[in-house]
Amino acid sequence: LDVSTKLFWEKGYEQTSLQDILDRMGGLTKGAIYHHFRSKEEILIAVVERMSMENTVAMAKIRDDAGLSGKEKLEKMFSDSLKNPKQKDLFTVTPNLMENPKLLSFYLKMVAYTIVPDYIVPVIRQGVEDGSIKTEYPDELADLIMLLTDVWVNPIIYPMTDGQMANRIMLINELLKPLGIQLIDNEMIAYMNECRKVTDR
Amino acid sequence: LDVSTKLFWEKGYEQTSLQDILDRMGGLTKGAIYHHFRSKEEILIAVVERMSMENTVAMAKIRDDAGLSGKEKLEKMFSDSLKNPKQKDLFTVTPNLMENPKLLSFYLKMVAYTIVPDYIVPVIRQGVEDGSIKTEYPDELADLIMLLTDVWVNPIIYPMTDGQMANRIMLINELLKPLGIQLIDNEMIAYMNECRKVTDR
DNA sequence: GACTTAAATACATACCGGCGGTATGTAAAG
DNA sequence: CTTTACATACCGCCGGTATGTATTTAAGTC
Repeated sequence: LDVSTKLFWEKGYEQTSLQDILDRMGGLTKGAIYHHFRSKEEILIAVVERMSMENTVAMAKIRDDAGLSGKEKLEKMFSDSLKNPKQKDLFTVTPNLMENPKLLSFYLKMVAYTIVPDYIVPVIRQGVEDGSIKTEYPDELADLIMLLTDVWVNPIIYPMTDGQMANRIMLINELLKPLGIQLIDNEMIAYMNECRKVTDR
Repeated sequence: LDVSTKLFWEKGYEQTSLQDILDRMGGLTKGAIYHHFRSKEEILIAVVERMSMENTVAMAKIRDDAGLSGKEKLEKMFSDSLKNPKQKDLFTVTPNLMENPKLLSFYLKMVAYTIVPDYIVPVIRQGVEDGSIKTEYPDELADLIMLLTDVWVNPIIYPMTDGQMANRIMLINELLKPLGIQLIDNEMIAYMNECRKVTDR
């Protein structure tokens, strides 16, 4: 799984053959792979599952925190994900999901069909109940926020400079303000403005 | 291209072999294909290019209309795309882009790197200049609106009921209202509410 | 506890059809 | 005479399968 993870990110899923994986595993053969996995795709599933574990555990902890309002949970989820950029290793290689279609659609599906319903929807619903979030469309809002924060503002999916990213985040922040949500605090805003000055545009 | 378009949408790009295409072309052989295209991917490029032509021509016409404000152009672009759902044939087959990763990423790239800069950014910038749209982040707003209207509210990408789609559109409408943009008019709102009543959720 | 044995585990080997792609030939059109 | 529009034949590799074989584990017997 270590080897496959690296190769799938470096070369892309389609461009990685079983032989490529085997070559980095010191003498094993295809029989070994097919003993543990029923197909190449099943390797991908295992890889993605393992990668997302860390993240989902952290989100579950926030979701189940009894001391926070819905709004606060949402804000914490976002700022946490901003502060520790996913995986360390993954950023060192060239991770452009746009050129890795299979991984991209996998990620999008995970966001839409697992993360949103399991972690975001409950939080938004709580926010509507406790009055910290104002919307008529809680489920759709959950989906939209996830699309914006985990996809649109994701340099792995949309390559962009820090300045562009800061702009996007500021825009999201503005759009969500009328709903009572402020994804980034003032300290973060100051940092964002720094980013916009330093880089282009 | 007709045959390839159909197959790529029906079975997916990866699942369509050159032989599949040949089989529906009455006796031609692989030599014929490789005389006209240098690779399978080049067929896909031609297919997508041909498909998007109709759309881009219509958007260009709106963009270059001298009699409309930026806001009006944007609204017209969206309502037009809502009224004629892309292609007629494409909806009859099973078009789920999530299960068609290569086509999906192609589409996303086209939206982000062609449609947004060529058609949406100019319109938004005009809107900011003529005062019909209010934002500090015109380029990012262009990108975001396209993501929402062409990706998030797109049953080909995210399968959903009419009711869910109506909810999403209403939410977008609400979020954009503070910026001076009202993507759907009152007549459309009434129709949307009908949709939400008829279907689930 | 020591010994035997059966079953499950963890691979290796050999093989397959089909795939995208290439090199080359050839008839017809310009 | 050259270009176009194909057909034919062939290639290496890929994901996947069927089968064989050591090694480990579990159970049973004394």
